[in-house]
Amino acid sequence: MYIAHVLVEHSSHALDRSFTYLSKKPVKAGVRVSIFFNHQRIVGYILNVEYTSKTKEELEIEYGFRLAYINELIDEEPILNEELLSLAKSLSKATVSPLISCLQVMLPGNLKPKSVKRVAIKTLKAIRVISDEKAKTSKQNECLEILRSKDFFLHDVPYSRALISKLEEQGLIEIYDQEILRTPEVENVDSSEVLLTDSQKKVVEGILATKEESISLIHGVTGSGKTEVYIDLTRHILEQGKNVIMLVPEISLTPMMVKIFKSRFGNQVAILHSRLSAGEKYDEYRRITRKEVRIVVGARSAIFAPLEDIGLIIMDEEHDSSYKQENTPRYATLQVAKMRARTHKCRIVLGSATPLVESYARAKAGFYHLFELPERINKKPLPHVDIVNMEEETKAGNYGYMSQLMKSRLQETIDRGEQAILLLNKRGYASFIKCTDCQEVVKCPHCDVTLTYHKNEDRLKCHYCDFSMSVPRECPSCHSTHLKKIGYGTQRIEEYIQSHIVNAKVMRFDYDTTRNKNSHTKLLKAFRNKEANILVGTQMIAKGLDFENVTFVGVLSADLTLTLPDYRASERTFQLLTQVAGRSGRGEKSGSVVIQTYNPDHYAIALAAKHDYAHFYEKEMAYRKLANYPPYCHLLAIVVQSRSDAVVKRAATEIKYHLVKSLNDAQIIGPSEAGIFKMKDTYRERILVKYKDAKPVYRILESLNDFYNKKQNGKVSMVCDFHPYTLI
DNA sequence: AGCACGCCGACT
DNA sequence: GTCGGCGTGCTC
Ligand SMILES: [Zn+2]
Ligand SMILES: [Zn+2]
Repeated sequence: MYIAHVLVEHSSHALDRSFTYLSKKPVKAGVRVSIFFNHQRIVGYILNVEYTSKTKEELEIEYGFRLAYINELIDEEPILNEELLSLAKSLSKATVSPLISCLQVMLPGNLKPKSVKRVAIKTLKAIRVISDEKAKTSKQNECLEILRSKDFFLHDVPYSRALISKLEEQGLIEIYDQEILRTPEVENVDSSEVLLTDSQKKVVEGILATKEESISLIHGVTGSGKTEVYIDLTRHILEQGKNVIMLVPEISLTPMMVKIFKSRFGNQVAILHSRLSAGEKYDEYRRITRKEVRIVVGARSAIFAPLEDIGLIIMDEEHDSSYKQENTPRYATLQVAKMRARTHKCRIVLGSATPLVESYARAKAGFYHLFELPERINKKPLPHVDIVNMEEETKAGNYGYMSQLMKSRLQETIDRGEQAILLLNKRGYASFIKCTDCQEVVKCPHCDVTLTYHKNEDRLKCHYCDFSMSVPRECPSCHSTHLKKIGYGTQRIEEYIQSHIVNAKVMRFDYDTTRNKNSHTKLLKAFRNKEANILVGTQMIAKGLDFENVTFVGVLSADLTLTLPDYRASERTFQLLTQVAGRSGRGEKSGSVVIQTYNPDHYAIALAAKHDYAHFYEKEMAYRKLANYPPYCHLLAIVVQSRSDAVVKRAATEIKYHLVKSLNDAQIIGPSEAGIFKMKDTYRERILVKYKDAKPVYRILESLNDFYNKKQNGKVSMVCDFHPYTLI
């Protein structure tokens, strides 16, 4: 008899321990099993196994509870290797999240220990010769010879199905299902080898000269050729017989880097990115476990790729928010990268035009090696940026979306036959329903948010839960029938442009126009083919677009990200403006940028316009020091949740009390209501812990987690978010 | 997480 | 007298 200690699939702290199951046949640790758990058939993961000579009844008396048998084995082999299992355990501790949730994020959909519909593993009938004997007829022997020469799929053997059947009957061949790995199609891009500039060479040599396990930061302006540096580094590491993980931000388009690496390194590359279907992801994952690839390119979760002998981990655009996972387990990718780098004794390279000030500070302090690429490869200057003070614009009587300068620049661009990109910020452009009598907006009954109007479905929807309703006839609070639609999404801007710019052909790039899977690509292709001359979009267009005919970028309002109640507000504004400005003048023609703002003197805006990271860094560091934010401390956000607002307030106060009592040199802020207090019918209070020493923080969290997440039986719960990227 | 069980109010 | 809504406990 075998005793298996099994983790159940539910990601809950109360169930974050193993349950004992029995098996008469030997079972392996590390495989998934189907089990009955509290009247439900669910999936479990075997943590470890022991042999016993005792019977079920004896064990039940010993343990004091009834035991159940494992229902069925799902896998033949462990789904994770030793390194990744121990990584999952460390991650679970570091993020204070259930171990099973860590196993689940690390694996592709098909291999997750979770009961969901699995995508089909694609197979084809293949033929294998299993005997050296001769067949009966000469025709059969002829066929047999051909089959011996190489592997065939049933459908491309140049003989009839009947003849194959005869061979099978004679026991000479066998027909079996062979797993076919789908390889995602990636557009080929020019990746011909380029000679590195002297400064690029210096960076590559410099990084290769650093000692193993060290971290390097490449600060390179847009167009400084970081990509070539990554490629050259990768080449060197491959030559040393080691493998490479290349991480890129998660964006709705296939990132350029994916295309470049795939074109350059071909089938040595596996891609793990959200643009892949579940089937493709699984197949790419299998190619990694089968050691068929040496490079993995992918977004955040690619840091968990089962690659062995890792010699280098690269994080491109290291400042990007997608490197932080915003649900359980809430991990920071760099944190995981460091764990893997330690086991593989490999280097980490971070790259960005606008590094996080924390990263830059660490580099300046000597914790990371700092490499600067201050010049563009083509020696062309960065686009010229003008800032327009919208306050003066309003004083002059212009209340429209666009300043005079914006309009004239846009018109000039179009008159020259070139293209422009206009960036709208997300908030403020959604439409909603408002009562003109009592001024109330229609809100979600489950969340503290305004419902947004979706034109194509003619319904109001909540962005935070799945609530939706048809447009009401009367106001929910005063029953007046005078309801008005406010805002028109990006459509209103489109109309404005049409009426102010001659020959404007506008294309909108937003949630409405890019909802189905390939519509982005189609839309962008159309824009590249000059079917439109103005591309209007939300922040989605700031990332990764590369059109050589775009010579003008307009930012309608730089203030929306700036005024967010978040310690990164300035930094994100600086990053966004730098990034979107980089879309202008990427080809031969030089570009320009206009930024509209009510805060023209704010350092994030003024310095982004001058492409001056160094001074931005100084200003931002001064603010971080004054307000005590990273890198001057570490952050932990604790969100306390409950269905009852009274319970949540009381629990949050209690938790704060415990934190204050046991953390002497940490600063505890709050509790205060989370940005959206009620969400999905649960009320949320937030406590912010600013600490230097992590040890005592983990110690107190362990007991708080024990009490609030395991014993309190669902009334309240708390979620820990270490190193939060945003506090909203 | 999600099912069973039990308690209580509403409705045949 | 019975149906079902929700709060509570528990899962090998
Ligand atoms: Zn809602
Ligand atoms: Zn009203």
